Amino acid sequence: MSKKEMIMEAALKLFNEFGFHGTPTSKIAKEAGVSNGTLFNYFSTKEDLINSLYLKELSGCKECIFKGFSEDLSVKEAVESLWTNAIRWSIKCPDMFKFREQFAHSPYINNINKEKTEELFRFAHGLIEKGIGEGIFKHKNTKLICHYMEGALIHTTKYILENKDENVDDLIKESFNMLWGGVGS
Amino acid sequence: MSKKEMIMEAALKLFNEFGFHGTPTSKIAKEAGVSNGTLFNYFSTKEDLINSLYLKELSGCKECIFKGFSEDLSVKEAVESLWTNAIRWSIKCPDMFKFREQFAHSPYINNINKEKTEELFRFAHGLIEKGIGEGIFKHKNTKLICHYMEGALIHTTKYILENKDENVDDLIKESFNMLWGGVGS
Amino acid sequence: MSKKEMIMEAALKLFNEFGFHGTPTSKIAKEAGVSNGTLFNYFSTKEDLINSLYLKELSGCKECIFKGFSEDLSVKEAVESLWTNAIRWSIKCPDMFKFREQFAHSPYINNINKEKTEELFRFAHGLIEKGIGEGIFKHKNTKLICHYMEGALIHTTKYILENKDENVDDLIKESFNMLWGGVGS
Amino acid sequence: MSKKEMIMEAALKLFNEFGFHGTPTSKIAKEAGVSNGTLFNYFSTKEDLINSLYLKELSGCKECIFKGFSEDLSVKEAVESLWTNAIRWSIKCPDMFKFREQFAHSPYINNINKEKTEELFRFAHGLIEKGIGEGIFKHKNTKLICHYMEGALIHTTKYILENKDENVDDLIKESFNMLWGGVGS
DNA sequence: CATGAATGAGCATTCATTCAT
DNA sequence: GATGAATGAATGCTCATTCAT
Repeated sequence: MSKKEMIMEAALKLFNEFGFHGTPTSKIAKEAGVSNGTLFNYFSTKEDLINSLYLKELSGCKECIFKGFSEDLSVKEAVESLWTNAIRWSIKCPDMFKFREQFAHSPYINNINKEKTEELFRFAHGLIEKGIGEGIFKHKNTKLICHYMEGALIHTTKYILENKDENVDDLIKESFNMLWGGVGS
Repeated sequence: MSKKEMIMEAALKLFNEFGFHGTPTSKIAKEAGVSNGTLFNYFSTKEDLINSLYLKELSGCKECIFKGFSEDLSVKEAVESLWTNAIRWSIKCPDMFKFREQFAHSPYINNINKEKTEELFRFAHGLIEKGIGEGIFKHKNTKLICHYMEGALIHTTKYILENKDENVDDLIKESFNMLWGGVGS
Repeated sequence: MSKKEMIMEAALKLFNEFGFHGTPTSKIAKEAGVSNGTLFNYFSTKEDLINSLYLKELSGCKECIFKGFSEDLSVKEAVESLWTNAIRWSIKCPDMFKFREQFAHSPYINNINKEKTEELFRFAHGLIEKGIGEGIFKHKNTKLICHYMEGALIHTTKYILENKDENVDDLIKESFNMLWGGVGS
Repeated sequence: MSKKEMIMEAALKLFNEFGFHGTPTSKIAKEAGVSNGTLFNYFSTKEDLINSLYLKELSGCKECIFKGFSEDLSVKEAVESLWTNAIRWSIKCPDMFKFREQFAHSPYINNINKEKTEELFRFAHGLIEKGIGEGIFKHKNTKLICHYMEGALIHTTKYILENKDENVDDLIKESFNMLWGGVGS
């Protein structure tokens, strides 16, 4: 593993454990087994490191979320695919999920990253508008549906992550039914 | 307003604007119009101040949420009351809502406060178990329903806070329908 | 002596001995007998400290240089007064003289300070122009005379500072004669 | 141009623009188009590089200053030659002039270089003593004359460098007259 | 109680220098 | 010789906290 990857891995672990503010760059370097200065050869600032982690997370997440997606899917199938893939990705990369939660509520998130995050949101938005057009949604407020869905998704994911002993497939299925029963028809 | 209240008010404002880490105690004191040392006469540490703010927020929130609640309400009525009151409270105290979001994702939250937060959760938990007992829920995983509901509630609230020009009553009604359509019957 | 003065005194001494770059703020604080943080209570940055020292120097210098000056003096008398006072001041405050030499050749000198320094220069400039108008100067290039005079003054001062055992009054007199013999008539 | 020369050229440029402290060796290497490590193949330390630049400057300067000098010249002619050649050299190599100003006021100047610089000073000293012996100087303090002259020379040069649009020959002539009018007879 | 000057541990970042390739 | 990644000591500055008045 390259030094850069070792630094990012160490940072991810420590940020999740102690928070951004509670993790000095010196500790990250030590955990990664490199010198303090080396960290700054790869990331110009601590903020740069944090944002790089986020971008890495985002690209991995997107790749996973759109897996198996096709224009041929019905809206319901597409939403279910989105819901399922998102949860599966978080189970695969729980550290990244936790990291993102911290990142999203930190001052480090900047406009560039907000914009990149919006892309995912816009995708969901488009799906729902399509569904509304087809008359398969009970409600018409696209944005409200999006936010409702996002919240439900994140907290459902948290629950599943904390209860991995339960049958994950069932939980995903069950939670999607809760969603669809409320918004779809 | 007492000095203590002035400090808490200033802290709430600044924490929401600049974050916990971005707000030195010196700035809080200045904003509150008291000396640097005075802050520490009322709060032993910065962490103590943050936790005190949270406890204040929690008690106000609980008071609001349980308003009009009675054992005589049906489960559906009780859940709707919970949902509606929670959103109404956030609209009344948006600073507190924002503060709690930051707090919940920070390292400041400690076990004592987690426990106190759980009380609210346990109340919802009890309600849902009662509903499951009555057979009015489609699903049986109480905790999953709780988490799903919590996420949906928080993000719905965020949406409403950012779109106050829309009809709040309608949004609350609509979002509750989404919830109930998915979980209830 | 106030803490602020103690810091400035220590800084002056160390800057002269080790240079700006060779003098960490921590050493200044230690030499002044205060904590590292205290230095930054009085000076927002190291640069601020350096500039404050310069401004202090400048005001002391000006006060000294204009002592005994009057509009009634002839140009020759005025220039001699300037020359003599400037050297006398440097003898009284040799640390400040040395400090200014370093400061003037450092990147710390900024436009504000350059402007303030110019005031002295403008005064000399005005004197010389007056003299040229009276026809008592051999040469007519005011600015050239100013620069020539400034250089001669500074280096003469350096020599006198390094040879305090010689008769200072004589050296001042002699050097002024060199100047006047060359430029005046 | 050899790598060593490229490094020295880059260093000269950057030192003049950003100062010694404001110019990391990495930037010098980049500007010179060589790798970071290569710089240290030619100069053991940054200080070594700075001193090497100075020595190069000094040898070029000396060569220029003694051009046309002969034992047959009268003292006045010799001093004028010195004065004129020194200014002409600075006009030809303004970067070197600027560099030397910074160098002379920095902690990098060491005893070896001070000694080498003294050679020039001793030459002037000898000339003036000869003149005093011949009775052609108004004053007898050789060292005072030397310092006075040095300061006048440097600052006159600065003026000329900043005002190249004026007639350089005239400025040199005029400034020498100021000098000689004051010290000679 | 109120003050605010003083403290000093702590941290992000820089940069001259080394050395394995 | 040339390279440039790696090093880690060094430093300016911050800020929660203390305490004498």
